[in-house]
Amino acid sequence: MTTIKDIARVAGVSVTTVSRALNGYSDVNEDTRKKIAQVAKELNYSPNSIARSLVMKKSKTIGLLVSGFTKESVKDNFIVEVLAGINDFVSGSDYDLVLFNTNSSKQREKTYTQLCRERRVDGVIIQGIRTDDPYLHEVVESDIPCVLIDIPLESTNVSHVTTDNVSGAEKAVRHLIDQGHRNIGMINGHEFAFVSQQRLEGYHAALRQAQIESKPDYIVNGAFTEESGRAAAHGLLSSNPEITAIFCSSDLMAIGAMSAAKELDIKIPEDLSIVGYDDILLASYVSPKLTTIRQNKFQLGYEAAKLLWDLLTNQSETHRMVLETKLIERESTNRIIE
Amino acid sequence: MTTIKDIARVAGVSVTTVSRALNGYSDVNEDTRKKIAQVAKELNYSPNSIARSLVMKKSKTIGLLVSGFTKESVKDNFIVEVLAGINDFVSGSDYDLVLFNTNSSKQREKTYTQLCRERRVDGVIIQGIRTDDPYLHEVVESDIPCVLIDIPLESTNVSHVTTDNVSGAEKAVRHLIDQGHRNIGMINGHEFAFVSQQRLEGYHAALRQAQIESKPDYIVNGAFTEESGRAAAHGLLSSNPEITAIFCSSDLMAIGAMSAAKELDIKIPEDLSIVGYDDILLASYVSPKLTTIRQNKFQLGYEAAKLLWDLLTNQSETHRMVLETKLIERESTNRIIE
DNA sequence: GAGTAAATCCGAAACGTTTTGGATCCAATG
DNA sequence: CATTGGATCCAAAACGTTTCGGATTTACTC
Repeated sequence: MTTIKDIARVAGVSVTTVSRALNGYSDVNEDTRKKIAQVAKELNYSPNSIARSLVMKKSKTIGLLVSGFTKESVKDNFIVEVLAGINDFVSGSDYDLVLFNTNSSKQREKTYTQLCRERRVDGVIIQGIRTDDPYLHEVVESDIPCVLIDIPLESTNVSHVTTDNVSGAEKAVRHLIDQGHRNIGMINGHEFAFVSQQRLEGYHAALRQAQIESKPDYIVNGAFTEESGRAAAHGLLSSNPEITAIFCSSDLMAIGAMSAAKELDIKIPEDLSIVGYDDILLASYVSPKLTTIRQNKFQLGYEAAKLLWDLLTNQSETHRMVLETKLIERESTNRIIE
Repeated sequence: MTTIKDIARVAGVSVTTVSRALNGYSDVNEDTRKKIAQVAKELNYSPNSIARSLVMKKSKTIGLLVSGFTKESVKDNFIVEVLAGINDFVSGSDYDLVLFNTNSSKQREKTYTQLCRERRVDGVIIQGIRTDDPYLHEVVESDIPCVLIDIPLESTNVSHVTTDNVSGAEKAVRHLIDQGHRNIGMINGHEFAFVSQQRLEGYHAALRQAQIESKPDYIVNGAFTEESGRAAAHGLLSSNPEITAIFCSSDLMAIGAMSAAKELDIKIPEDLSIVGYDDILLASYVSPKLTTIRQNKFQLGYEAAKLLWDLLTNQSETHRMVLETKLIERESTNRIIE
């Protein structure tokens, strides 16, 4: 591996000059610059970013803390789309991404902060972490610039990006109300997700606006998975047969609810309307096609990376980005049939 | 940020001793080791992996070169599953993953080799690269340990992992033959993928065994995408109405072919049987559910990481791993109706 | 008591960069 | 001629580790 020392020797100049020539400083003669560039090329030189990082105290890397990047979570292409968005922004910068292993039990010995500090990442993007994660606050309270996805915290070096979950849920439920539904159930995610709290709030708000009393029995918690949605819907529909519509906090749970309905011989959308949340790929392939609240997952990732970049370059006017949602009407909802 | 020097000063020993104590060398007294460990804890010390990398000439990182990690490629959760497999193995090691941006036009100024050499990755896993990629051979010929997914090259520091595409395609076509089909079309991927060549070979082999003559007209190339599959099927079915079955080189193309059939008012599986390849998530959600050749994408990634690890630790007895496929019968194929 | 071996420690060099703070030379200026 | 200022270059320190080669002390052997 050739170094700038080698170049200096061959070109007959000092390492300082080589460094400054290669980095485009102005105090080097154009002829020697050319000479140096040529020698560098001849010797097939690649700068050693590690050495550079050491002296500059900047690694030019961004850490990625995605929890649940496992075999099971593949169904839900949420993570991938977010990742694609992050990647898209980062490609345009001079940063690289490093993926941390958060799911392994072995790595759990180290906290996220330790992980980040050891690798000396310049900043970190955190996605899919539960609010009761013991290490979450440690990261936030550290001085590592950090962008959270779907967790609304901010400080001098913490930003976050999320979608407007309250209004999203409201849209979903209002859509059901507009179609004549009055007995509307909700299958929410687990309580350790901010989005769950917010979507529940939206659910209540929509009912309130329509002057429909909300019944605690109509609200069940799932775990964002297909199977948990199935189980929740099963319970909900069995004990409350008057329910004609369900709003689910994720498409995966909605799809689970659809199979529960099938098991109970309840027809969708004739007997039961279902609205999901996310608009994952499957939503438009499942049958009947799922009506849902679309969030732009790619943009979520893109904006997260952008916010981090702002943080890293001190261009952070703002520390928050809230994206809008959109109701996508498909086939799983119907005007109520009297 | 506290360094090993700080610890040395506080603990009243030399940096050498701190280093050796923290790294578990035997020539340090148990008492001083404890003292050092305690001081390190008090000072909230994190080792600087960059400094370590510099002197050890090992970055303990693995580069990931996945092409097409973009917005569009999300449908195809192939990449994610492979990534999950890689991640799964790597979590158990002391390596971290760094994602390279291969899709950006900006980064294209640098070759993969330059990318890898600058970041000083210890090894690299390459996925989804076309065989006509100008930079592929550069990497292979460099001295960077490297594992290729689905490209059968090997050398002292190049391994590869793939599935048995010939036998996979054979299984698919034989299944169709067993169901009485004789006029079997094939929609292949583009020619710059080794898997395409191999699957074509499998197609021919199956026909040969059944003593069916293969017609060049029956073979069309797509581009692995849904839309290209739709277009290819459209052409194939219009000009060869006698075709009763199609084998597609990817599920996405098979799904495209299904919509082409629908457009042409051809019923699946009554009038046309379709077999896909991959068994992506969508395959079992599309209607009718797609019969396909399953390849274990997670394992593909896992084994790739394992092979690279072998390469990096010089434990490489073998440089190749070929996984088996499995025919998954669903609803898109049917015994031919006379 | 001399010699030996084990246990424990340390100084200094090395890894490949960037950057600070000048040094040198030459032409122009007064 | 002395001075100035610009252009061009460089030596050395610094970044935070690891490791080589030895130094010192202690305990043991004969």
